[in-house]
Formats: sequence, structure tokens, C-alpha cells
Amino acid sequence: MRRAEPETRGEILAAATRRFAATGYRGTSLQDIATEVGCSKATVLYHFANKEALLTELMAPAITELQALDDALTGLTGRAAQQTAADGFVDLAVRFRREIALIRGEFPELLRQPEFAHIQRISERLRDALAGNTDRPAAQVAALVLLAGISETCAEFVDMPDAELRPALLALARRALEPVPEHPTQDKET
Amino acid sequence: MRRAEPETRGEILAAATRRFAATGYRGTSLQDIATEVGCSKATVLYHFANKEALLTELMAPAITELQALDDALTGLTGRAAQQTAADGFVDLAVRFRREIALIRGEFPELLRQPEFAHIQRISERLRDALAGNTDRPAAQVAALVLLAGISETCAEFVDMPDAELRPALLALARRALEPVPEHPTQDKET
DNA sequence: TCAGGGTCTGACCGATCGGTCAGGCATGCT
DNA sequence: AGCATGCCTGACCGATCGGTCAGACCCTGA
Repeated sequence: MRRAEPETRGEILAAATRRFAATGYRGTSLQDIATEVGCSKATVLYHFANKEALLTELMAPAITELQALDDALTGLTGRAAQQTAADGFVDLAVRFRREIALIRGEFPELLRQPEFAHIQRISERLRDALAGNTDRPAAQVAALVLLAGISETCAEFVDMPDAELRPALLALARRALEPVPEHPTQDKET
Repeated sequence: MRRAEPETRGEILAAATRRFAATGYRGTSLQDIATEVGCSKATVLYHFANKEALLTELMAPAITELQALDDALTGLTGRAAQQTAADGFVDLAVRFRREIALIRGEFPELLRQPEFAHIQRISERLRDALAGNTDRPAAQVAALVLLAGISETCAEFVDMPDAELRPALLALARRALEPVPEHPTQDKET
């Protein structure tokens, strides 16, 4: 069972991906991962400082690109921001479906940790951009439905080809975000 | 600290609601709940058979009504099913926002338990109805985005008045579900 | 031949989890 | 007075968690 080449690290990453996607981050123990790899739990912790380090390494590419999208958003407002945010987020969600599935349902708790605090801020900015920088409830609601719904849908449809999933999401986002005729529901006080 | 009237059970339920909503079902220990109530963990387990019984009692009304919506859906197809599903689900999601928040992010794991297996089936039927009983990818994607997005949004906007949240969600759902001009992307196989 | 470093492991640790159990205490009925 | 019952508790249990550690094993280079 001893492995001459040090590819164990990679196998651990692959196994962790599978287990996290299947049973979630908290629902997966280091022993689960070790068993899937065929090594001991101590080996997993030899290659990675702790359980969280495994997750952050798995999520790193997605986080980097999310940050890039956030940067691309600075300065944009109104329809331009809306379009950029929608297109960019759909693209990210489709491409990083696997990563989304990894932390599915544990977003709220994971975001509470300081290491992921900036992601919290990014998703808030993304939501504002999608809402067209308005605080109209209807716009905020639509933005959040899209963000959450797209994430969940991508995690669910892991096997759908990009060429099918992406245009479906883009079309939906465009329909959902099309400027509703204002419909001035005058509410003076909140 | 002894309570003459047996209102402890109600206090436990209330505390469990708060804690589950704040840190999730798995993220909340029986000791957490006991501490918030001001009693011992054994007392919690005296009033409830186990941790899961607490959750099921909290979720019972929502589940009952979800079942009713599913019943109302039988026999309907096409646009009628779509409308009924959308209106019914938005209504349920808005009214049972708190219950959704309780199990936020733990839906996948909870659904795996046999006690909640029928909810799995209901949500699948709901998705099919929302998709207009089509298996066109675009329709399935839109249906899932709506279901997941609406749930998450309701859980997030716990404090928004019903009168604001409901129409916003309904308008969004109507826009998202409006019959897209077919746009025959001929895919012969699958 | 030997030293050293990278890889891996079993044994172990403290903490926390859900859950059990025998018994204490107050009350009310007989 | 005696007894049953409902409510509540501390002490305890086995399991599991993430993480530590001393040492075994193997390869390589001097």
C-alpha cells in the first residue's frame, strides 16, 4: 500500500472533493477522506494543516475569480452593473459548479469565519449590482432569488453540459432582471 | 429555578426555534437549547424523545401545508399547474419563512432521512409543475432557480413585511415563467 | 555504511455530541 | 400518613470529532 511517488496529496484532494460534494463539509470527517484514499487520518493531516486548509485549497480558484468579478464591477452602476454582474456570475457559477456543490448549504456558517469574510462582502456587492443599485424591495428580492437560485441550480445540475446550462441561466436572468415598469407603489415610510 | 406551570415545553420549542434559525440544526446542540431555556439538557430530552423530534414538531405545520399544495397539484398540467405551483409555493414560502430558515442549508442531508423522504418527492413534483411538465433544460433550470431562490430569499428576508415580499416574488416568478418563444434548439438525443 | 529527510502510521488526547438512568422534589389524591 | 405521578436534574455512557506525537519505513546522497 505504500506509494513511491508522492501523489498522495493529490489523491487526498480528489477524495475530499468527492466526499464534501456528497455529504457536505461538516458531514465529512477526516477519517472518511482517509478511508476513501486508503491511508490513515494522520496522513491527511500530514499533507494539510487541518480540515479547513483542505477546503480553502479546493475553493481557491473559485474565490480568485469571484474576486476578479468583484473588481470588474467597481465603477459600474445601473444597467451596466446589472449586465456585468449577471453575465459574470452565471459564468462563474457554471464553471465552478463543483466548488459550489462542495459547500452547498454550509455557506452561512462558513461565511461567519473570518477567513471568508470578504466573500460575504463580495456577495453583498454582487446582490446590489444585480439589483441595479436600488434598494427597492422588488429589485433586492429579484437579485437574491437569482444569486441563490443560480448557485443551487448549478450545484444540482452538475452533469448538465455547459452549453445547455449557461444559456438557460442567462436567458432566465435576463428575463428576471428586465426593467419592470416602475409601478410606483408609493410607500412614504418604510 | 423550578417552574410551577409546565410551560417548559413551550419555552424549549421557542428556544430551539431561535437557535436552529441562528446556527442551523446540526450547528445547535441540545445543551445550547437547554442553556437558552435555563434548564438541563436532560429536561429537553424529557419533553422530546430526541433532537429530531424537536425539529419535526417545529416543521409540522409547514409540512402539512406543503402536502396540501402537492395534493392541489394533482391532475393539473401545463400553464395551470405552473400558475398553481408558483402562487402556492410563494405563499407557503412567505408564510413559513421562519421554518425555512430553521433548516436552511441542511435540506439535502435532512431529506436523506426516511422521515422526510416524501418531501423530496413533493419538491420534485413541484419542480416539474413549475417547469410546465416539460423536460426542456431551460424550463427545468428556471423551475429550480425559482424554487431554491425563493426559499433562500424568504429565509434571508425574515423581517420584510409579507405585503412587500409576496408581490415581489410573485411578479418575479411570473416574469421568469412566462412562455419563452420556444426557440427550437433542436437536440435530437437526450 | 551511515545520516538525514520525506512520508506515513497507530496510539492517543481532550472536547463535544446525543442519549440514558436513577433518583430528588413538589404536588395532589386516597 | 402514605403513595403515585409529573417534572426535573446531575452523573454518566459510548461514539465521534479534529488534531498531536513519537517513531517506523524508505529513499538518496555523502
